[in-house]
Amino acid sequence: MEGISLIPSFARGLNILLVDHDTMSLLYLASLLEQYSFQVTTTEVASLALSMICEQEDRFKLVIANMNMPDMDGLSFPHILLKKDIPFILMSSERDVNVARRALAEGACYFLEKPICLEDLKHVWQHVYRRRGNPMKKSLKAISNEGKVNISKESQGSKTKEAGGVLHGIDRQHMTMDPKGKNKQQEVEVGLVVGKNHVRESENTCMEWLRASSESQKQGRIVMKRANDGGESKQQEIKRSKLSSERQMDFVSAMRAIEEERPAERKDNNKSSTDQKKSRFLWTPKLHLKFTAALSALGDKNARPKKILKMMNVSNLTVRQVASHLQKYKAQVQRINETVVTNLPLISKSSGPYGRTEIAQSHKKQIFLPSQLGYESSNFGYKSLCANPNSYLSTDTNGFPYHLNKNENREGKLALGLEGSSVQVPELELPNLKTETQNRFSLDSTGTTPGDAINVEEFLADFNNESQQLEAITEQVPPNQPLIEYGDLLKVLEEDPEDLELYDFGSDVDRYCEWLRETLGGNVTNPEQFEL
DNA sequence: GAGAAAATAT
DNA sequence: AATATTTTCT
Repeated sequence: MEGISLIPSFARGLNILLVDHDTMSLLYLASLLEQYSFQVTTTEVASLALSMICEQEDRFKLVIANMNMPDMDGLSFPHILLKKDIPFILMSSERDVNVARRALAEGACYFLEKPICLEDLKHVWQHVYRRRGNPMKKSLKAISNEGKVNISKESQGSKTKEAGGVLHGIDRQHMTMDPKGKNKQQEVEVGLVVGKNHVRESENTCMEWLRASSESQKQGRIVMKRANDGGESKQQEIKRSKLSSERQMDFVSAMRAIEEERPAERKDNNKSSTDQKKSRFLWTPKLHLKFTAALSALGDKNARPKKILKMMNVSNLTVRQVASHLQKYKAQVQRINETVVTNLPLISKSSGPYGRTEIAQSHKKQIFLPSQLGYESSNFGYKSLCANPNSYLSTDTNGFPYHLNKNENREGKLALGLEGSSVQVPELELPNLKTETQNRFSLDSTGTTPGDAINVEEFLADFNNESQQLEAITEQVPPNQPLIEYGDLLKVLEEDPEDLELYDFGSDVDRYCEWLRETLGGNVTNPEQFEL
């Protein structure tokens, strides 16, 4: 499993910004990406990620973020990335096709379903070179020629249930996270939907979602343009008014962004002030986010309960509670560390440019370096954290298996993250991760594996292709299949000169194409031989 | 005030 | 039974 060898030399060391409020997931994914030689910078706070992106214009070539970030406000995240023309991949642990659709609607170039494994990230680098020149651009062009249609007039049939049925969907059973089993099990469609109806449906879903988003987000206006009657050609255009003031986030605003809500003062629905023993305090994801944000802003040295408390500025929260949480947090981090040391697979036996040594060094996460933002640098225990092949156990929440308030219980959320259980550390090797994962969650092996990414390419193609030849032939991407069909890409490059200009490959395009051609022409399976 | 560890609550 | 949170003890 030579990760690096799978990456063409010119794509190595790519700067990727990883954003995920779930610490475990964050660290784990970072470690995976690093195995492919990428330079990974991580942060648990979406707003901070934006700051970094704004302050370091060209640093990040690709952003991979969790869709469910508590502090990811509406569309601003995608907005900025799209504006900066930085490709981004959204991931989520929600096993729902609609989630993937939403990700695409937001402008993501790809969608990854958690848990994610090494294999799933094998091709992410391609997005950097494979920019669709920003799907939006093309639409924009088209729009200027054909006028626009306000989205509000669209999607009436959005409610239409997926009439076409799922052709390639795979039904699986999953346990909801509700320990009480109130929500018992539910069937969830996984995989990609195929068929016209589906596409239409998804389009509407996107539109609907976009519209909803735009409404709640005054700063963005969404316009959808449909290529006339036949009604099948789709194009979508997202227009944005200047993102209100580039969003230079400082800690304060970041904190503010992290929604107010303080369960610290959870309503004691208990009528009288009788003998109700105060309910136990609950560290919600949002609170935890504040916590980690504060932790980051303060340096390691200053990360003391009292200061953290002050920084968090949450009323009714006590120092002891913070201290307790900190204690747990540290323990968690330490556990990860230990695990890593033990299980970190030997990256390589050889000692190439990215031999073991280098990898080891690159394992020092950069974590979001508040210093770059003017804050005091920190990181806490992360500094010494390395890969933890097993931290995938936690997926969506925040590293800790928090309980959810009844009303907060996310319906349909799948308990892939072992809610309510501890982080166990099975002795397994990375290569077996997927298998292990499947076993762990007793998923069948019907084609898709948990980390399988939905092939958004085709999906997107539908929005961008006037010619409907594709007529929605979406299908799942076999795990080992390249994200991009090289043949297809080449075809596009050769046959559609107009599209060509949309591929904003930048200076690397030549090398990329060259590599691509060689790969294709020489039926080469091993990119290794293209190393420089 | 902090951190460890024991005690409790869920 | 396993965790999360609260308390107690240094």
